[in-house]
Amino acid sequence: MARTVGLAPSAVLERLRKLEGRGIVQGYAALVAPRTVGLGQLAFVAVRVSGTGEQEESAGARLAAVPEVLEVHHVAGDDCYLLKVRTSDAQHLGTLLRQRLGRIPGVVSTRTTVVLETVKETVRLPLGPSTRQGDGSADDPRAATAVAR
Amino acid sequence: MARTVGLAPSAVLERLRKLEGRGIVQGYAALVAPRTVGLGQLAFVAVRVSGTGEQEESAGARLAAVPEVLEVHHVAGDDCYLLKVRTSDAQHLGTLLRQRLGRIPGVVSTRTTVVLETVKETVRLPLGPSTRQGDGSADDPRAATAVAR
DNA sequence: GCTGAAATAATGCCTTT
DNA sequence: AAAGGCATTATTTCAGC
Repeated sequence: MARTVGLAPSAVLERLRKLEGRGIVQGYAALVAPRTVGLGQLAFVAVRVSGTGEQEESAGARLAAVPEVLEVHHVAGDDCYLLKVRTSDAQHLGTLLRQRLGRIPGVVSTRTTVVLETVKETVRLPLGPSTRQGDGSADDPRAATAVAR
Repeated sequence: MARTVGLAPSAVLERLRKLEGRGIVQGYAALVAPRTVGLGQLAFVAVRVSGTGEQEESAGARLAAVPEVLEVHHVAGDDCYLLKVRTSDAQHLGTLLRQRLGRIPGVVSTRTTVVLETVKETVRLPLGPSTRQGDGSADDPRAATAVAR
């Protein structure tokens, strides 16, 4: 990284530690190709939840506790939650929907979108100048300035 | 990692290099909290594409070339592509949909699902024994055995 | 907030088990 | 497939500016 940005290694390390301290860098990960570890089936599942706000939150937490469920997003519109799910195959996906997700209290229905092929999938955020409109609306007031520094 | 798994550092390094060589570990990344860098708006966009298979592929590649588009999945069902998109805010999202995505040849319509709150978002794959059914159906025949070794 | 030197740790390569 | 030894190289710490 130091070579890439043309800075002394110690300076880069100091900046990284500060980014970690501010919660901007949340951690580090090895990126594993899902297919190669027997997780060839990707799907998005829209989950409709009934009941009060408290019951909905409880269902969200239960959905998030399932290992195959990589992402749980509370979305606007008819469906309460949108899930990103990885399984070995379609059969495993079906089992998961019926045996694990369908049995969570409050879950009324699920609508599954099967992924046939992934064209792009990255964790690299668009940090270029072209995408730098808006900003500053983050919850943490330090966040906006931290980018500019 | 060596301390975590209770193995000699040299052994762990050797295994990592082999995993990289087999394409199982594809790379390493620092995980950056999107909100803290002015990317507080997450959305999923279903894109309908017209035309022949060749034209569809071209549209997929153009969608993937947009930095704010983190993921492009070819999905079963009415909509051709499902996108994961990160922008600074709703305004930026609207601009992106009209000015960038809507102008790609072959794109007929877009249906956007706005994320209100993300409950869970991880890159950690479910590798536990409970999720180890199916397997072996990967394209690369080495992939299935690589896990078992 | 960056540099540079010194201490500390990781890596690549080898042999052995 | 993993451990251990060892030379090389990288990372981390720590003044100093």
